[in-house]
Amino acid sequence: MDKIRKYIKSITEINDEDWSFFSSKLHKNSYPKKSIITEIGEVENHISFIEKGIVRLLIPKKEEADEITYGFSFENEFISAYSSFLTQAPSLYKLETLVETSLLSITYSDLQKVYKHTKIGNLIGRLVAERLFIIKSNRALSLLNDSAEKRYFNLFTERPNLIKEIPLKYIASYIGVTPQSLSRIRKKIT
Amino acid sequence: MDKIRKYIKSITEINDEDWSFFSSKLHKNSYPKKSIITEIGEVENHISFIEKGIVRLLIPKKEEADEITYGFSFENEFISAYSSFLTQAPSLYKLETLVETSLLSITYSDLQKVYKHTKIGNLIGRLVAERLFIIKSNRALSLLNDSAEKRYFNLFTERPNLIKEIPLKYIASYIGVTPQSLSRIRKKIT
DNA sequence: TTATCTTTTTAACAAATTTCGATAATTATA
DNA sequence: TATAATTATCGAAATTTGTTAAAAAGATAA
Repeated sequence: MDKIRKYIKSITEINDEDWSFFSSKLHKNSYPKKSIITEIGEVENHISFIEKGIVRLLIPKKEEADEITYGFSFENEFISAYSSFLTQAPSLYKLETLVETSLLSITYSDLQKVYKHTKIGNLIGRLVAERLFIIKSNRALSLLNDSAEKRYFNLFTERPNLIKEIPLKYIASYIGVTPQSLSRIRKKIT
Repeated sequence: MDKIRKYIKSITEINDEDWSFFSSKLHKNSYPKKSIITEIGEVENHISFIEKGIVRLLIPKKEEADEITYGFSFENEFISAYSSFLTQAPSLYKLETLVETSLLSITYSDLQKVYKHTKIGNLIGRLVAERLFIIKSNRALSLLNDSAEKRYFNLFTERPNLIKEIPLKYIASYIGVTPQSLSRIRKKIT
């Protein structure tokens, strides 16, 4: 509970009453690597805080090599099939752990209670939504504006640990190219 | 003022006190077509509701043909260099009207007052941020997942009026291809 | 350690996209 | 209306990227 409390305190002040209401709704879960957290077609019922681990968002194709990695999420971030969570429509993508991962999750209906019954709920909800917006916005911009080479280079500088921990084929599909193509890019850079 | 009131009422109930506080902060501006609303490098100071018109988000390059169209926004939507607005860092892109456009705008500091002094502020702020997230999220997904042809076809079905009103070259850069390439796609479809 | 499986790299070819040049069509303007 | 300016289309060459297949390198488990 420590990390999420820290995270929220870094966003805004929160009184003890609100905090205990919110934190009483959180439940902790641990997943081994390669576990599925949310399936395609399922309506997302949780938003979760990553205490430890890495989660991948993906859309599977016929072959594993054709999968599209929509995004990664790391320690101290909120993760969800968020579009599905917000609209309560079936999710278009899947959430899968890349390494052993532990999450603190709150259900949709419990979160609505937090929004309704705490002073701070909507403020935190707004700030979290705003942060998630910025992430997706930058991603869309990069997909339009940057070359695959640039995108790889940016990952390299922004998240040097990602390159080490995550198999190349997932990074390739995140960047939007085939593993072969990323292999060429790598060769070119070094 | 009518359209924005309707829009907000479609999101949530709002009492008269909150509404008059909020609406007193709005100022109306009209722009001829091809006007710049927000420049690159500028810190975005407004979020605006489009009463009428179309706004294009873009990143200019050396040649006009190389410009990248990051997005379009239409009547009854909120528009802003939102990442810049949220972070109060210089904007990476530019806002420009495509046709004659009228906006209802609120400044950053006035919006913070609304968040602070009204009951409903953070709720509306959250819901707007969530909606904008869904838009950007779908966009990133489409850029990774769909072919240029598919993206054009989706635009065609989702926003048939867009195809008519907006020059092909802007649509091409929105889709992520050259005008020539889009011209070929068009030919193929019809 | 060997044997097996997965991941990454490399190569040759095919397909898709961009670039460039030119022209046609449309729109704006004197 | 005539002229200029912008926008859209087309073909061919050049480039990039995907595809397929196979080899090399790394990881895992018996």
